[in-house]
Amino acid sequence: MPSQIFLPLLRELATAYQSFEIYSSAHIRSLGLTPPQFDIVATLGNTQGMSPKELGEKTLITKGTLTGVVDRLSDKRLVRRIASPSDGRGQIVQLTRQGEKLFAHIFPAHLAYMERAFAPLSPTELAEITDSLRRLCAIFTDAHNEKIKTP
Amino acid sequence: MPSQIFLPLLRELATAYQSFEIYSSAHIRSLGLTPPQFDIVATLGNTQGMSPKELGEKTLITKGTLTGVVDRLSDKRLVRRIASPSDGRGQIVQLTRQGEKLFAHIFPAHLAYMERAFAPLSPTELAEITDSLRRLCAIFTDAHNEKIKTP
DNA sequence: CTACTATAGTTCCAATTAGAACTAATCTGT
DNA sequence: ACAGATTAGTTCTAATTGGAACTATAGTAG
Repeated sequence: MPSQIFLPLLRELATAYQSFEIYSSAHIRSLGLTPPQFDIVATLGNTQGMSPKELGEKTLITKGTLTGVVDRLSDKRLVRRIASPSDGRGQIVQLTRQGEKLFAHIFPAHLAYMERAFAPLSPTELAEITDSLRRLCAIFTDAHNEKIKTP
Repeated sequence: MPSQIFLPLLRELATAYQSFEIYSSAHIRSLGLTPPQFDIVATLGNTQGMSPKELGEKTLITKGTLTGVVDRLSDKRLVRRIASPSDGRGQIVQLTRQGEKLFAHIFPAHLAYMERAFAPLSPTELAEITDSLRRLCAIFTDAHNEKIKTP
């Protein structure tokens, strides 16, 4: 394989991700949250709460970062930490009543905002793009796992 | 459009980008640089240097961040700032001899490392994925520009 | 020439980031 | 039961992030 033909793809990946971030976060910040804070509130909505570990897996936030994000949401009285009944090390993070009210307000609003961007895409295109992203993700995780097997 | 069908796409986008970051940055950090620092060195390689503004456009790093990244590369004697001959406000950032030496060593190494991940993709798949990313980027920038026209 | 506007970089701030070291609790094999 | 290995969260540090305010220089309209 000639060595440079994947560089345009990498640039497009970074650009696409950044365009999404710019578009999405402009709205989220106008709602008074940061993007990671919104992710947490959106993930906890309509649930009984979950452990920080599970929250981190769903939102792709690493645990060291998660502590700080939950701290700030807790300062805003949007989430609460309670001890896990089954595991002495664990916690459960859940929305407060105020957090639930915020979720009910901003989650549909943000979906509608995002939907405006996706309007030009046909269902077929949407499926094609999703599939492309899945294949892309796979090659990196595969390569990463190969590396671990034989370091 | 039903309101949720694009959520899987967004999740795949975040996952794909993150998988790339994890795979790529593991190698870059082992070479003694951070990902943004590598971007700057790679962009300056084989050039006469360029303004911070141009550097920021090519690497997608905003100007406030760029000052700090260039500062740290400058502390490491990999990069040098000189005054722009044509514009009293401007500068030119260029690699030092040591920076050029580092570039010659790590840039090909990193390309080869990345190439290993892309090996499973056929040229056709690569083109399809690149095209998908381009379309995705377009819908966000279009939506963003619409918003600016009629706020 | 002069006021107004725009641009290039820096500085500052609060938040996020990954990674590593650390504490406490759990699980495992014997 | 008990030593050793895992796991859950926190803490710490250096770096990055975007955004806003600020300085200095450049361009422009009258």
